[in-house]
Amino acid sequence: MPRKAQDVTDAELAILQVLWEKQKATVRDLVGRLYPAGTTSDLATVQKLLKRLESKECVIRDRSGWPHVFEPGIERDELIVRRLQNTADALCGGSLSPLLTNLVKTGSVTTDEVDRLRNLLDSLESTPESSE
Amino acid sequence: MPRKAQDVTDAELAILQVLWEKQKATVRDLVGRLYPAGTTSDLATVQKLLKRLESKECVIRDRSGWPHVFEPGIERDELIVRRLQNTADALCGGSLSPLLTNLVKTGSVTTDEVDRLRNLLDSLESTPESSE
DNA sequence: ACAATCGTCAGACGCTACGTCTTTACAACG
DNA sequence: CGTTGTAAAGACGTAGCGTCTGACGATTGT
Repeated sequence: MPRKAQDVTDAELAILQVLWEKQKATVRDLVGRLYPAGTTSDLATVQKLLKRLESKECVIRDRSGWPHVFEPGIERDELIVRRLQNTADALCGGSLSPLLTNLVKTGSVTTDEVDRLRNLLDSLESTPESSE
Repeated sequence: MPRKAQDVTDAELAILQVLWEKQKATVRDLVGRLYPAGTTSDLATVQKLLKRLESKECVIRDRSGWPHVFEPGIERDELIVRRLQNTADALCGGSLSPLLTNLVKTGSVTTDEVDRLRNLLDSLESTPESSE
């Protein structure tokens, strides 16, 4: 069994982080931000990463203008949830709640956050969500 | 920047799953469970995976007897937390609470679990955990 | 219109991870 | 002893990932 590709790699993620921040960017913007040297090959690297992200539907490429303009095709929250689901699938038989329990048990949640969480739980109860 | 190795790979995880279930196992046990064919090379594959897991301190190898006996060197919960921390580092600047919020927001938590969570939160507040 | 510049695109390269397989040495038991 | 099962070290093939090269097309300035 060959190793499975991870959804978004580190270098790709760096691109996404910038896109999430600026919403729209050209290749030039991205290179300037991520590869200050800005050599020719850096340009190509970013292009390649963008291409891969596009095929993963993680960026949207506007080809109407020139140069092309890129924006995120996935929100940070979406990616978070996707990764959580991955670890849940691998370690909890797909169920997410063990993650929750472990998160809280780590104790790395401030009392402030505990309060906010409690509110979240309350609102969850009052508005009966359709599952999924 | 070369890609970073993931902590525990899929094949390694399969080994760990068995160890978590049985607590102790020999190579023979593991092969019988994971590679029903049980060829010579399957044996070696498991040995290799165990070796890598050992160097990652994810299994403990008892060399005193013969054959060697293996047990998990990490608990499932530990691995869960480690992975959560990884995604938090990658996507939330290391803070875990955004994960929590997103988990709850997915709505994939039953009201039953919401209750249990609430209890967990309560006990957290009453017994001020020393962080760690 | 032409040259120079910059973005686009396709492909190749090098390195590493990972799962597998081969081989050799060694312990246990008859 | 010889046989059987394990230990240990190493080689191999595939694939992912980040990078780089080179050709082509669009754009701008003069």
